[in-house]
Amino acid sequence: MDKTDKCEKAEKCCDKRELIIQAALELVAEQGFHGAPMAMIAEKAGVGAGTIYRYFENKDDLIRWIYKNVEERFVEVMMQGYPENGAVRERLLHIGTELVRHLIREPLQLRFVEQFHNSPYGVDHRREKLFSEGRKDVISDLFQEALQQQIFKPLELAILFSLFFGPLVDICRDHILGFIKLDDALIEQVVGACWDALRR
Amino acid sequence: MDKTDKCEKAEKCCDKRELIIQAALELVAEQGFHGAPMAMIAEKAGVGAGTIYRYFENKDDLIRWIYKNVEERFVEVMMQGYPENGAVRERLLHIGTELVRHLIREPLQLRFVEQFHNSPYGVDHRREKLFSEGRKDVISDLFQEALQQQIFKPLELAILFSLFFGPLVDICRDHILGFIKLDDALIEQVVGACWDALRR
Amino acid sequence: MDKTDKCEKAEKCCDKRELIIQAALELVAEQGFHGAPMAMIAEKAGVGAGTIYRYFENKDDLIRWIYKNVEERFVEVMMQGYPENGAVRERLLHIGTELVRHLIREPLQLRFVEQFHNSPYGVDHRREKLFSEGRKDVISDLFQEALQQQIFKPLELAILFSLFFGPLVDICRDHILGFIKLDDALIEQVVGACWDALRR
Amino acid sequence: MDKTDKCEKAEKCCDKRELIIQAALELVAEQGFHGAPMAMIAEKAGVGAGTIYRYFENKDDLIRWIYKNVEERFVEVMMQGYPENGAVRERLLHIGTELVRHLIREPLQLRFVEQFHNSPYGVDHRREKLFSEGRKDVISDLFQEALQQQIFKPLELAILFSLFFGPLVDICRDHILGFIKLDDALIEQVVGACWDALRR
DNA sequence: AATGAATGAGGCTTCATTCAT
DNA sequence: GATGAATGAAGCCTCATTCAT
Repeated sequence: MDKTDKCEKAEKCCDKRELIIQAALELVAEQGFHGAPMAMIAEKAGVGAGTIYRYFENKDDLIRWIYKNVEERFVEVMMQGYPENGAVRERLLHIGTELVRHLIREPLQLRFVEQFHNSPYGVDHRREKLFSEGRKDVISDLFQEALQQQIFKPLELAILFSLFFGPLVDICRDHILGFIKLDDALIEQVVGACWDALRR
Repeated sequence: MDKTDKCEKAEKCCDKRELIIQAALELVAEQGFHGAPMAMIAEKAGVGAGTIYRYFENKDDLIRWIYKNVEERFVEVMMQGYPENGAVRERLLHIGTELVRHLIREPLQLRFVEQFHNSPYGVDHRREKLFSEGRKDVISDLFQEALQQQIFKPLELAILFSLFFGPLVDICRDHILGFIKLDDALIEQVVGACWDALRR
Repeated sequence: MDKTDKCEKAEKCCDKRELIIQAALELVAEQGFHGAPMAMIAEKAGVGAGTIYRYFENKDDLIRWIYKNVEERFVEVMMQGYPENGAVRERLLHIGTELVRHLIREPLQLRFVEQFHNSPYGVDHRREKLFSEGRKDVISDLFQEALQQQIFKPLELAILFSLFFGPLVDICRDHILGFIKLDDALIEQVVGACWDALRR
Repeated sequence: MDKTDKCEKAEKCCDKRELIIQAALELVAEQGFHGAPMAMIAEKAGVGAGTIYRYFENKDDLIRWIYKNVEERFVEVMMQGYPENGAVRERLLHIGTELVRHLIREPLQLRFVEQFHNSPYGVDHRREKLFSEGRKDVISDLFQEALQQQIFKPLELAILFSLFFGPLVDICRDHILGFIKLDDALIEQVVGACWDALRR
């Protein structure tokens, strides 16, 4: 009864879809796109090669779908426990801290996103997209607010984003690769440093 | 007069090699590795497919050679006019400013390096290498010096590097993609912001 | 009834593999390795180029597999109807006669083996291997026995093999090429002559 | 004055030609045709790649020329000291002995000939050619004579050749490959055994 | 005559995708 | 729906041969 309480008719269908996604995510994250042919994804997922095409139109579709989902997950995470009524600083530190925590908790997602950006798939998607949509709603608003209150240096949003998120992503990668070892205290320090870059 | 006094009749010989390098650099930068098959590189360079193999052992060799040279160029540029006797701040701002200027002057080089890092080629080369070797000699020394003088926050070198260089590379990409428009004044402001992230 | 009871619907599956093997065997036998590119093997077999790689890891694998099988067939043939309890002479004549009969019945197999031996593939496999393994079990034992009984000249096994099998292979080639026309009587004579070379 | 006393105007011309031939012979013998591209032959010969084409129309021409020469050398060797007035047996043993001695003295020549036979070049040339022309003149006559005197078994020439020369070539190969160690006494024994195969 | 840089056809292999079962 | 055998275009690389110097 373990399976059925997830969804009535989902047993096979959803299962397979998820298996495929997970297999693709892992392979791309660990080996890059060049190490993730469809046949290998199918094998790792434990499904037939043709089966993937029941769930995704083609490889592009699969990859973009995963990317979109991972991206959305990033936003979700940053919004979890978001102190809507806190000060600008508190809110921004929350976002930065939660992002870093998530990225080092889910290294495959970070690796996947990085693979995606520099690949045929990411040609048009470019970084700014990473922090777009759902996020811009809240996050952009936050940055705008900080600008209006003259808390931030008077720079374009894109630049402020780079100043804040750029180093955070970098240190996550360094952590994943074992060059540094992040803990809560250190994360707080780094996020604080990024804040220093922004503030007037 | 630099090129001509190397060889009178070298036009052909040196040209071919340079043509190949330039073609590969452009294709990889613009289309990624997937969009740069050897045949296309050869065509763009205006040489026969086999000719490339007179100058480079194989595709890996070609790509790594370009990477190495581009990397070296980065270091050269940052060291040009380096104020050896200036204050820590002055020296670091010089490095940041010159790097940004170079990257937006040579957008293909930046794009190439980014393609390289996230690809089978860059697996071992990892980002921190980007700022290694010749650079670590001088740049790491500079950071160490700033740490000892308690000018910088007490963080590991890798983190300090990310705080300083991460956003700079990001804004160059944004500039190249047309999201922002950097000029000397703006560059100075952003480099200054990165400095703020570092200092205690 | 040997083939059909293996698989009803195997026609396709087994067929493809067999078609590839047969095509490769023929091409290599008739044109040498230089005249047997994978594309041509595929075409002759009536399959796609990539299909070969479902059955064999690469060209080496295909070629070696055919070689191994042909070799095994040689041994099988020589052991068919082997008069275990016959005199040394009777047993040796059986082996020689059956080998010759088989080789001229399957000219492609002989030509293939010869192509194999003088090629990158056969570097390590050397001729003496041709008559090794399953054969050495029985055939080497036979030669040893003949030596002990002082029926043969006191020479090393390798030399005795050459004296006996060398001419047999040669005349098969001559037969295949049409220089001579072997029949049962003639085969018997030649095998007898080879016996004369061995005996004391 | 070392060079000039070979031939007046040959210094460069003949030298180069010989160097090319020697290089090709060695490479083919040691690595097979697949290990002897024209560029490598040129390098080993110490000449330019294009130079080969001044002396030989193309690769085929070069290879066939070498083959023909090596073949001629075989005949020469067998005819050296040939006891024209000796008994049939004496003459044949001379031929066999000298052939073996030569082949193990010049292993490259044997290896080359074997490479040649099983290769695009040797498709039409087949073994019987090996012992043709100049040789058939004398050697065939010898075999014919033995037939007429009813010394030999009443078999076709081609078969008699195989019985006699087949094992001899085989043991030379085995010697070169280190499987056996031939000396004068052993050579004599083996040639004697081959004689036994022929005689009535 | 000699060179060797340049060529491009052709070889081996991979992999996204289809389709008969 | 699910499968996985089959496909063939496309990628990387080699090498016999040519031709400007």
